[in-house]
Amino acid sequence: MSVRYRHARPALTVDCVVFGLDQRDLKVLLIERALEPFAGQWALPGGFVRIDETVEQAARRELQEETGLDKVYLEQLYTFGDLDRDPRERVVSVAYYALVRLAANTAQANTDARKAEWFALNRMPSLAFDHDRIFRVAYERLQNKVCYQPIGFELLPKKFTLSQLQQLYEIILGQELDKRNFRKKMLGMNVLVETDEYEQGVAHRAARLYRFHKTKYQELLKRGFHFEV
Amino acid sequence: MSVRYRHARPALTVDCVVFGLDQRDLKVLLIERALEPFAGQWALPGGFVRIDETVEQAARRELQEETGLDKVYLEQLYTFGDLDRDPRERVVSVAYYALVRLAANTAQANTDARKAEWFALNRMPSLAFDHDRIFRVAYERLQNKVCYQPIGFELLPKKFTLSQLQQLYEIILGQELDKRNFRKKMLGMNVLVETDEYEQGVAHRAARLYRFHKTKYQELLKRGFHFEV
DNA sequence: TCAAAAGTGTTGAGCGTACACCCATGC
DNA sequence: GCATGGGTGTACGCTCAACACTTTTGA
Repeated sequence: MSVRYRHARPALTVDCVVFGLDQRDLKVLLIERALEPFAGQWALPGGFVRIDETVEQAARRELQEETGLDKVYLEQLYTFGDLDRDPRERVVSVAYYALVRLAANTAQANTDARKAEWFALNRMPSLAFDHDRIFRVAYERLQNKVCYQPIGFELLPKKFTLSQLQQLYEIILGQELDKRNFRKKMLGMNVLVETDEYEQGVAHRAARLYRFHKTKYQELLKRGFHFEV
Repeated sequence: MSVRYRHARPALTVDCVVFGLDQRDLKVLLIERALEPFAGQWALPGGFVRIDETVEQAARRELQEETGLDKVYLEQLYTFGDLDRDPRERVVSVAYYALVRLAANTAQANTDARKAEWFALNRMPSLAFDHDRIFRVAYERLQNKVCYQPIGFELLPKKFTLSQLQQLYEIILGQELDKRNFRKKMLGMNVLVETDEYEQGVAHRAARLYRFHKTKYQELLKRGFHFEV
């Protein structure tokens, strides 16, 4: 199968772990494989890196093609380079993880011919190739990173309540947080701005909506500030 | 130049940023390139990933071949996948960084035909390809990681004084630390064990030597402990 | 009027920080 | 005996964690 060019070359692919937040579940987007190997099994979206695109472009293109997702938060995770990852031939894969606003994107997830579906983390099937391992590394990274970088906002609507934000952290970290301390800390960092709007259609007092103030955050960064939950 | 296999494939290489600590300088190991492109310029050690070795094995093999270094601390850094990294053809490179005990390894660094040399960080030449960028990412990672993982010990002899350890942090982080607070914190984490030995041949009171207790650290980890400087 | 979540302050404990002097040794 | 770094303790301020009740709204 493999090709010679002085030495034979490993193939290079990308794989994406796409996280979305759905009410009270953190979910991952999986693709059902049509072809062997692992036909009929679920796998991470991904594919070969072409010679005329950067690795990140490849990840974005595959996401677009396989899931319809576009303009998502995307970050390189790790490169998986073991020998037996793919039974067909030697394949090295650069893994990325993506964070998407689920509500805004759900509709598009099935546009492609291939079947794409969101799975809550505790209801995931076992995955093809070494994708279980890739997923675990991604989830671990998300749990760590969300604590010291303001990436959680990528999973929420642009305007959100403090309770939504708190639930996000509770879901990702898998532990409850104290409401007053959480608000104090978040508001104290001065990276949220309150809007004049309130949530709609709830059967109780409506909560104020906030936005994440990205430019303010970037300014603070330069002055040595660092985000922390 | 490039090969076809349905689509042409990017070539895959590894590059290593090797750090060593020399008295009061943090240094990096560079290779002088013999061939075009960038002949005569300095570059990070590295080379092509073969089809019958993992990516990490490739990094270790290249280190061994080009610098004589063996059994070093090695960790994957990031994968660089831009289009124009190499003027010859499309090359994607998985970068690693390594930490070595300089005193123990210096002698071997020149065994290979190629010229290898240690450079203090503030006396580094500009590097071939995008290696300047790779180096910067590696140094940033080292500065961050040394604060929350006990990897600094990889740069010191097995037995070291607390002052050596403190100097290591001061050099890597580029800031002075308070001696009493540093000792209190280090000893308080219970990952160092004191030996019965003292440093030799100094023209003042000899300092006690300590060792890093790896298994103790790993036990503490399981109980939710986390290292921090 | 009831249910459900929003919103709000204080206190105590532990931790990090700042800081200065005596000790041991080799020359 | 002097120069050099080794080694040690305390006090203060700040941050973090624990904790409960009133308010608003819709049904």
